[in-house]
Amino acid sequence: MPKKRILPYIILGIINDRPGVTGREITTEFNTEIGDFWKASHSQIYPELSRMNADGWVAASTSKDNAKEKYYSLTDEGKRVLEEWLDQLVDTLPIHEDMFSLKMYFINDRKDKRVKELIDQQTALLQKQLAYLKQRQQLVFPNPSSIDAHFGHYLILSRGISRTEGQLDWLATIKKDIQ
Amino acid sequence: MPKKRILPYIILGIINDRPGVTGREITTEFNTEIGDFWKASHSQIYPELSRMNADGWVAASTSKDNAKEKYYSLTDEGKRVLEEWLDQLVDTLPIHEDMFSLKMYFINDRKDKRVKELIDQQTALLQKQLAYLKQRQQLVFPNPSSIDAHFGHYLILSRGISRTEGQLDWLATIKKDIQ
DNA sequence: TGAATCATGTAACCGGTTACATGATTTT
DNA sequence: AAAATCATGTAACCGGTTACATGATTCA
Repeated sequence: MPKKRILPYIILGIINDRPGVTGREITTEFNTEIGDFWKASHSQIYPELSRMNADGWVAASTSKDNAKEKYYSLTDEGKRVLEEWLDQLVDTLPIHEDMFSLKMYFINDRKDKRVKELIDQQTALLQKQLAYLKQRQQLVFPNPSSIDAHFGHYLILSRGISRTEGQLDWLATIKKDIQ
Repeated sequence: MPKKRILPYIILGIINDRPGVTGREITTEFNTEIGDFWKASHSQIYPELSRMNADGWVAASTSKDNAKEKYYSLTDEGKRVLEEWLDQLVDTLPIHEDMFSLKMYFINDRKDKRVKELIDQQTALLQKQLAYLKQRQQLVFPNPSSIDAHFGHYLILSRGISRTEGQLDWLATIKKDIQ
């Protein structure tokens, strides 16, 4: 049994939210909104769109304004497949492929100066990340009605903020312990 | 520039901690200790060990007791390479490839019943994970001296517990909001 | 009109997974 | 002696990345 593919479902979800998107716009979505929890490059997306088109999940149209652009929308079948995917419960937790943990794991001595270095660096990275996420929250969800329009997106963004704050708190507490 | 390989450094770290380990023992390490933040299967590890041996990072020896087993230790060069890797600061945060976020992201309606379903399922998974991590903490670090012997491992384990608790807290608060 | 970037596509490569395979050792 | 599992290895496949490539559109 081959490994379960996720990418096509993400693309279905994006097209569902923004009918008429182009492949390029889908690509940029992976560098902004979805980029926090999934990555995909254009060289992966274009062939995937072709495949989904061939499978009848999406329909492509063109315009006279721009010869190269293709505008994608979901077919009924595509909508069905997306809903079917969303209906399936998530039954496993992800692993955290994370360099900080990995390196820290192999440092045995409490007084190794790299313990402090790793903590400081990680703190700086997370502070930057936190500022970015908060700025995004203000930008994308300036008022209650924008929250209601994309509630799930709002949830996972606030979750990201909460998680980042939690990690910063943890780093702050252990920083006291190691001195 | 090809993507940076991590696996060989993890293997170096494992062998450094437990000189004389076999490939099989390294494999099991990925299912227990390191399994929380990195995965590797034996069919990846054995060729990697051969390569590292050919590169002079590790030395293999055999015993009369068991014809097939190979016991690995670090060469001076291997130790140097490991230290060099540990010295390099971590300058990027990982992304969280996570099905919960992904599906939630595409659910726009606050009242969609899948919001609650996803939250409940995620809560159950995290509770199980938390119990497992706490049990591991008790098992691996029963006393202060065991902490001092593997301080980094202790840190990332307690970080995992803190993160899991944080996520459970977050789930509990938003569960109130959606009703 | 030249430069930048928009927009899509292909090809080579690589890390990792699953499946296949084999013999040694230990347990029943 | 048979069964289980220990221990190592190989091969096929696949998802994803980087690099290569090309033409259209927009901007200066």
